[in-house]
Amino acid sequence: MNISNIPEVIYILKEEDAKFRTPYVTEVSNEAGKDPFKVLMSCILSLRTKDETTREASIRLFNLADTPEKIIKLTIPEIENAVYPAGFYRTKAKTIREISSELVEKYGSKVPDEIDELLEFKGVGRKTANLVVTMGFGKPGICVDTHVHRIMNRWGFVQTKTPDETEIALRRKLDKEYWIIINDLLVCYGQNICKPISPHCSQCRLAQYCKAVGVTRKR
DNA sequence: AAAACGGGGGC
DNA sequence: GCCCCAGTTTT
Repeated sequence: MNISNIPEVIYILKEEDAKFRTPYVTEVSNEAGKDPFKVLMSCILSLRTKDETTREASIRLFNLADTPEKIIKLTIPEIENAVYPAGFYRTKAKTIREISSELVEKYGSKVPDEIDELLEFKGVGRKTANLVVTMGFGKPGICVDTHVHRIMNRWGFVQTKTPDETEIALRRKLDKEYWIIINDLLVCYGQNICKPISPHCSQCRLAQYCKAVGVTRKR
């Protein structure tokens, strides 16, 4: 077994992962019948924000309005109040409103299903665009957040400086069938085991193959 | 008390 | 490349 044997890694992590809850945006896409708009809004709310807080803010927002048409009828303060728990509430409320009105005006209230189109919205970067495409439309995409970026580099599976570089590298090195699942697994694994600081290497079943054990920063 | 958090925009 | 967003959780 080698860390570059992704199918084997996935198998190991899946057992590890069973005790963790499904990442929230994934869950939204499931329970919402993969409503791309809800996925997109949840992505915005999840920026730099932990799972549990994203959940609360999303519920509050969708309770008020769950389509772009309904959202543009709200005032900015109403949106801010709804998404307040997620933090960065002013930026996020503004982004949510701008994207919603652009969707209504230029896209017939339909969320685009292409990464390049999604990237044109202000507030949508590669991580969000990939997540909407995969979770909202079931199309292939690799969502590289800081967890995926960090973990892939600790393993030595890639050597990259930014999440965007990591995405490019993974597109080249990883078969499409693993694109979605790797993100899903690594988020849980990254939040609970392979944490940014003081990771729980002693609990990690991949430790014997990892290049960062004992090297990783502790405080 | 300080750093970090499922990024992304502006400069 | 660097700084900002902002309230809550971790260290």
